[in-house]
Amino acid sequence: MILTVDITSDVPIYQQLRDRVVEAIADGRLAVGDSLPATRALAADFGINFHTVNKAYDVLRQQGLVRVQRKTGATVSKDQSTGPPDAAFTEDWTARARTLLAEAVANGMPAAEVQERCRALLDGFVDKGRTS
Amino acid sequence: MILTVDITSDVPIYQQLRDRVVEAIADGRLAVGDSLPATRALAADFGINFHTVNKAYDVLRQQGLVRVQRKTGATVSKDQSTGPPDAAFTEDWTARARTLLAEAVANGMPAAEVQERCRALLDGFVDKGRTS
Amino acid sequence: MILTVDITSDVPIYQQLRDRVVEAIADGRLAVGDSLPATRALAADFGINFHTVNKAYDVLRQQGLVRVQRKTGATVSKDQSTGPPDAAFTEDWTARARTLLAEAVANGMPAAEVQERCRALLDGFVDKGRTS
Amino acid sequence: MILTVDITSDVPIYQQLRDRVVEAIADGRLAVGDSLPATRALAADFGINFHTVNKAYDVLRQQGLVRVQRKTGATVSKDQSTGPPDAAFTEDWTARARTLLAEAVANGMPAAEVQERCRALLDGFVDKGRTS
DNA sequence: GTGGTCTAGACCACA
DNA sequence: GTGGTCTAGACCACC
Repeated sequence: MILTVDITSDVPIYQQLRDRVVEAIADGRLAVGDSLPATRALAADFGINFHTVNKAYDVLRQQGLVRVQRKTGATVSKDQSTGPPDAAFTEDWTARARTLLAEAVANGMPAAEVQERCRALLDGFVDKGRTS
Repeated sequence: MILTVDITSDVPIYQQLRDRVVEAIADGRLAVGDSLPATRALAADFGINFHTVNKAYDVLRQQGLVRVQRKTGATVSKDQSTGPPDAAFTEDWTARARTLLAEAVANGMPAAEVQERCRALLDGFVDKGRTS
Repeated sequence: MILTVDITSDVPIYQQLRDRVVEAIADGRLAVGDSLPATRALAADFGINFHTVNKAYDVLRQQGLVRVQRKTGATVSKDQSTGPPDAAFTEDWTARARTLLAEAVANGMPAAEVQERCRALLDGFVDKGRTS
Repeated sequence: MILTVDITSDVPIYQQLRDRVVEAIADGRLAVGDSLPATRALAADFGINFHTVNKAYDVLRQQGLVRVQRKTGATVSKDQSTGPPDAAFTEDWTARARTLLAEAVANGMPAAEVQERCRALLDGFVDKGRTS
């Protein structure tokens, strides 16, 4: 499990960590039951405060993607095979997707190219870590 | 031009306004040269401060989507027909799209459904405000 | 005398008009005693309010570059051959030049190139409309 | 880092602050990575509102000269050694330089003196903060 | 009548 | 302790 954060980015560090874990789950690098790095170790690697890592893990826990236990640390509790998302998530996600896709179109990216890029990104997810 | 904002949302109000305008540009409700509501008038409609609207318009100006002049107010200065976006935008957008699509997959939405939802959203953009 | 204004610029129109006249004086297209276009005619040409032209001429008058009379309209009252500027002007101008030159240097333009560009611009002024 | 602002000037305070920072970068008093004063602290020093300082820093951020982060505050992100400016900047800068130089010439400053003053100002920039 | 600038003060987010 | 967001209200600049 290799994660990267850009300390100079405008995106909050805890958000970057959360995003990288979500991507790792999506492309199969992290499967259900897998352990995430220990908070203090990960914080030391990046030279950041371990509270920041804690916050990232807590966000993932609130979103139901990881389980945090005192002894085992953080483990992935859900992945794409667990079942379809609930209606609330789908609604919220669709609203954010609408904005993101609109941003591409409004900036002049042809709708066909937008769709193709989405397809390519999704291929990257389903291809990794799977046999089927 | 009808915009909506959710005062109770965690998303900053100025960001919501910016998002709504981007979507309106993408689906053709706002075309190049169209005027946005006056900052103070829009603020009064929503019961928010005019500085908040100001910031939303300023963000859109920085992103090259609207032009702000003292006399004219804010007008749309760019749309999907202006030409392809530059490399920096495309790179940044793709990174954000990767995270958003990963979030859907990680929460159990099948890749095919994700792609279908993207297609449906894009259809909504290209269909509106066109004669064809 | 041909002036141009960019109605879409962030620079106020009256300021643009003032700048164009100053440049015309510097490069010799306008000499002492020459008439500036009538305010209403110029306003009609550009499709702008004649008060805006008036303001531009008034700024030039305050700066001692033109004289405005009811009958003759606006005429150039001073040019580069009238004598050296006073200390107040020189001090103010130098402060503004410091900022402008610093902006180029801070953005990575080599000092030698900045100086060369200044020389080229000055050549453009002293070459036109002179025999010497 | 010493900055000065003139409350009585017609130039907006945030613009003055931005200009002083640009000059400090140009003459080497501020190097890449250096921190700018905290917005609220600087505001208190000058007896102005912190929003005004905020705006100055935001303008510098938009121009790519400083980076603003929650924890670190504002730091210089670019200086004259970063590489040449892009074409858009050069074009815009040259237009403003034309006006400024024309103003000196139109007010009777000999072109040779204008050039000499530019050279002297540029010397001030390249001399400071260097070991050579 | 439009946006621009500045002030004052509150509460929140990030690290 | 840093900046970010939002509110409220004043006065100014441009057209």
